[in-house]
Amino acid sequence: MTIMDRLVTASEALFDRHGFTATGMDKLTKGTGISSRTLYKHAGSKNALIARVLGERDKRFARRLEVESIDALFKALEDWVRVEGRRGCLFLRALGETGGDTPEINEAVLAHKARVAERIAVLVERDNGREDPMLVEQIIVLFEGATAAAVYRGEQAVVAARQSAAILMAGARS
Amino acid sequence: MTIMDRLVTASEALFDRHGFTATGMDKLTKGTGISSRTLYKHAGSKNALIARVLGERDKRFARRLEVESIDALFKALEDWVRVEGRRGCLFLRALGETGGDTPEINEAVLAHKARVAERIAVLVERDNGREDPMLVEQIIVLFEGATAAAVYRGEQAVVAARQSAAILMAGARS
DNA sequence: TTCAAAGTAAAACGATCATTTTACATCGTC
DNA sequence: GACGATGTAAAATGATCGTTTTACTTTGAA
Repeated sequence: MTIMDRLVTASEALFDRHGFTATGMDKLTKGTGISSRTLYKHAGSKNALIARVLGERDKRFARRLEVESIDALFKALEDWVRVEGRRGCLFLRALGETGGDTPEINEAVLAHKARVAERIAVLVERDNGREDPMLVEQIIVLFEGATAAAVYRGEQAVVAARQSAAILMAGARS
Repeated sequence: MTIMDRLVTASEALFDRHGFTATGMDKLTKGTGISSRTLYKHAGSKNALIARVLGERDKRFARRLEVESIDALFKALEDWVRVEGRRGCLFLRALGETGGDTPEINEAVLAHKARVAERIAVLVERDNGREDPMLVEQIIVLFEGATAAAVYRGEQAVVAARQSAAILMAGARS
C-alpha cells in the first residue's frame, strides 16, 4: 500500500465522518499516520487532497455501478449504503461546504455527477430499447433522493427508490 | 425588524452561500451588522445560532408547503428553488458539516424532516383517500432527490420529480 | 559505505477560530 | 437630567487553522 493510498483512504473516512472543513490537518496527520511534510509533498494542499479523495471515491463508486439494468443499479446503491454508510452524497457535501468557490473540488464533483448521469442514461436505453431523456432525469432524481433520504429514513429510502424506478421504467416501456 | 430577525435572516444567507463552518464569527458580525457582543447576548453561541436559523427556515419552508395536493407540493418546491436558490438541503448540509455531533443541530434537522414527511403523508392520504406508507416513502425520496439533484441539474430536476410523483400517485390510485 | 531520496517529529508561521471582556455611545423612561 | 437597558467598537483570550521549515532518521541502490 503506497503512501498515497493510505493517505486517501484514511482521509476519506475522516472527511465523511466529520466533514471537510471540520477535519483539520492535525486530525489528518494523526488519522492517517502520515507527517504533514509528507502529506504536503504528495497532496500539495488540503483542497488538492479533497479533490483527490473525491476522484478516488468516484472510481470506487463507478466500479459498484457496473451493472446491467436500472434495477440492479438501485440494488448496487443498497449495497453501497450498507457497507459505506448513510451520510449523504460526499460530493454534494464538499460542494456545499465550499460554496462552489474551489475549482478543483467543483471539477471533481461535476465529473462524478456527469459520470453517474451517463451511466443511468446508458442503462435506461439498454432496459427500454430507446433513449428517453425525461425518464433519465427521473431516475437521476430517484438515485439522488435515495442517497439523501437514507441519511434519516435508513435503507428503506433506497428500497422505495428502487420500487419507484421499476414503476417508471415499466410505464415508459408500454 | 428586531435584532434577532436581522441576525437570523442575514446569517441564513451567509451559511447557505458559504457553508456553516466556513462562515466565521467575523463574517457574521460584518454580514449582519451586529456586534459580536450583541450576537452572543441574543444567540448564545454559534451552534445555537445555526439551530435557530434552521428553525426559522423550517417555519418558512413549512408555510410554502401549505398546499392541497402532492402535485401542488412539487409546484411549491419549484417556487422555493426559484426564489431561494439551489444549493441543496440546508438541513442535511448542517448535519453533514457537524457529523451529527451537535445535539441542537441534530434536533432542528430531524424536526424539519419529520415535519415534511408528515406533510407528505397527509397529502398522499388526501389525494388517494387512504394511508399508503410505501407511497409516502417514495414521495419523500422524490422530494429529497429534487432538492439535491437541482444543485447540478437545475430546475428540471424538480419538474422530473413532479412528473414521477404524478405517475406513482396515479398508479397507486387504481 | 556512502549518498540521495523519502520518511518522521516538532516547531514556527501568520491568520483565523469562537468567545469574553473592556470601554464607550445611545436610548427611552421615571 | 439621571439611569438602567441595549447597542457598538475593539481588544484580548487561548485554541486551532493551513502551510512551511528545520533537524533528524531510515532506507535502498551505486
